[in-house]
Amino acid sequence: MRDLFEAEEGAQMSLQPGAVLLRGFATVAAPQLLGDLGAVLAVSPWRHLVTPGGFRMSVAMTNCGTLGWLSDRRGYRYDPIDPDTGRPWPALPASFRELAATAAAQAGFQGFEPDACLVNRYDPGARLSLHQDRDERDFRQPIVSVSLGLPAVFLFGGIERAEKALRVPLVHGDVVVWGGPARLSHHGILPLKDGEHPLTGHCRVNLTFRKAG
DNA sequence: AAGTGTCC
DNA sequence: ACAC
Repeated sequence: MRDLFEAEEGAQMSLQPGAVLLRGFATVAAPQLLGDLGAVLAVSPWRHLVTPGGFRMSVAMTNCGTLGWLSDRRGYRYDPIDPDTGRPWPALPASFRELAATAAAQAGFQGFEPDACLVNRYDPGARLSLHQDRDERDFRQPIVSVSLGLPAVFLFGGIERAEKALRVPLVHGDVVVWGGPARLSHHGILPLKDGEHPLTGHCRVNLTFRKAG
């Protein structure tokens, strides 16, 4: 298997059955995606959510689409209303929808029409511990994850949390798609190393597309 | 429990 | 790495 550190832009690599890394798939679209993200943030700004255990998440989040992912003391859920504004989440920008659908199709998942995009901002030191995306209604639909800005180490494990996770270096423009047998795989991000990226500055932005409803 | 603390 |  080709070493993930040396994968060429445009390469498509299997991480496990049902999970694929599309190296650099979003590089050309990145400036458009980040510009459209600015309009999303003008409506629903970054915020740090709290876990059911009462801990503040190190990753700053917002959402766009008809449903947004939330965490608070009551648990995890999707909600059509941004609790910080009392208004619906901003619509999915066309650039977001198109990128998600084409990446999913490239990975073998035709007809992906996401209704939710969770947007994560990782500042230096921010991380996301190993977890499953299991708050969606239909696990037949894949997850599409777009990396922008600073590089990060993506952890990709198995259905069972105890399985050893693969460490996948992700750079600006990379897209990871997982579904089918990998849909409930555990995944996470190691603490972000500081650096500077011409398009995002000292942070990494991740767009995670789901069909939640 | 999408985090934190502790131990090797 | 693992317990909580």
